[in-house]
Amino acid sequence: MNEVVKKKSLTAEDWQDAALNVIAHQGVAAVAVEPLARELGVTKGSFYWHFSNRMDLVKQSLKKWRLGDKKLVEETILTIKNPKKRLLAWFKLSAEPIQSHLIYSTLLADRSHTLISKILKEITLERLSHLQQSYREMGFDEKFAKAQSLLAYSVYVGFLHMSKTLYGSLPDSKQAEEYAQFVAKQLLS
Amino acid sequence: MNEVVKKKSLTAEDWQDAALNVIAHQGVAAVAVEPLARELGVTKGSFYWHFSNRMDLVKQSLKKWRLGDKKLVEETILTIKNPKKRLLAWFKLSAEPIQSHLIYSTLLADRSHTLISKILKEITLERLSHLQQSYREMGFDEKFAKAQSLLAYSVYVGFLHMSKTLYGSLPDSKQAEEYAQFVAKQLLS
DNA sequence: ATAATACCATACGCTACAGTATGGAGCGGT
DNA sequence: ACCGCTCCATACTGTAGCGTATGGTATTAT
Repeated sequence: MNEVVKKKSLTAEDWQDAALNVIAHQGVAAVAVEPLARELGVTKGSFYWHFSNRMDLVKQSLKKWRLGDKKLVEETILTIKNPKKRLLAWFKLSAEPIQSHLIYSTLLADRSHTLISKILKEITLERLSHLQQSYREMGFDEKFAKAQSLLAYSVYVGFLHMSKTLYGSLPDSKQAEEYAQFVAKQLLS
Repeated sequence: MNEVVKKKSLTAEDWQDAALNVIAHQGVAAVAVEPLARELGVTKGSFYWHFSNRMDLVKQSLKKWRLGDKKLVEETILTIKNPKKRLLAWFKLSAEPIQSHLIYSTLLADRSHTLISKILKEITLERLSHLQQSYREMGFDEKFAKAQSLLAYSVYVGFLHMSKTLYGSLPDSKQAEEYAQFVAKQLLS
């Protein structure tokens, strides 16, 4: 139905994609082997061939998510030379309704495993770092760039949660565009 | 040990407090009857005398949390006449390391039950409303006040999550004070 | 003192899921 | 045509938690 080509066998990535979808909408705790198997139309006999256990799936799924997100940012944001334009592009991307953001915001409230805390800390510091770098390139001093990037990133994180809470989903493209413009005006000048 | 006066029997509030503590640190999904009973030094025979089921506990716990938070804001924030000072006080309170904030930020990523979504939506809109009101009283027009309050509230929510992620807990009083000052400078002038 | 009520322990059945063990279908290589 | 590998189904065991049923103890009321 959903697939154009009906596959005969599943790959590890199929399981990871299904897991990431669950994480995005219900959190890591909701990633369960048997329900996922049912959803994919197989039994857990398949699962334990591809993965050693439940946490292994979570681990590899998050790895895939992280790589995909990194690639996206590197290609669409970090390639922009002008720091102000780069920040603006980041604000716009931040308000875009993509799964990656949902996963991130869900993980931010998850305290179920130290692995997750570790990954989150790394990612967050990475992102703060490149925001700070952009502010510095704009000519602001170290201290201001640090505080301002923390502020900007807080807006990003906060908005993700607000969107889910107030609308049940991320805003559509038009709303996102408008909000990004306002945020940029307040935090970029 | 922890109690000065060793109580002979538990009250419903004892269960609610224990539940709120779990919600703050591990989320609603982690609220389980038997583990809580063990923690409180009783069996679930006690629990099912005080509550009809697990969700009943969650429901009443969140009700208690909500009332307590409302009372706190009404007494320490809404009593301030000057809108600018009122907003500043709110910023400071927002960065304070209290359990109420932890609970709120945890719930924001919880999609386990429609009850929670409903409560969150109400609370968030309430808070946005009084922020917007303060900005209006400062002289800003309707549209700006709305966008700015959304921005400010996003910072609040985002900062909560960032704190947990980067430090494992909310910042101490000194850091909170500094950050609140910076935020106020950026969002209050 | 006795009866009622509040509070809790114990023991039970039930379900969902984790993980293992094993067998089997289908396919490519030779 | 047979072998071996990939992928999955089936059938277990084990555990954790939900909710119920019922009996027991301690406190309070009368």
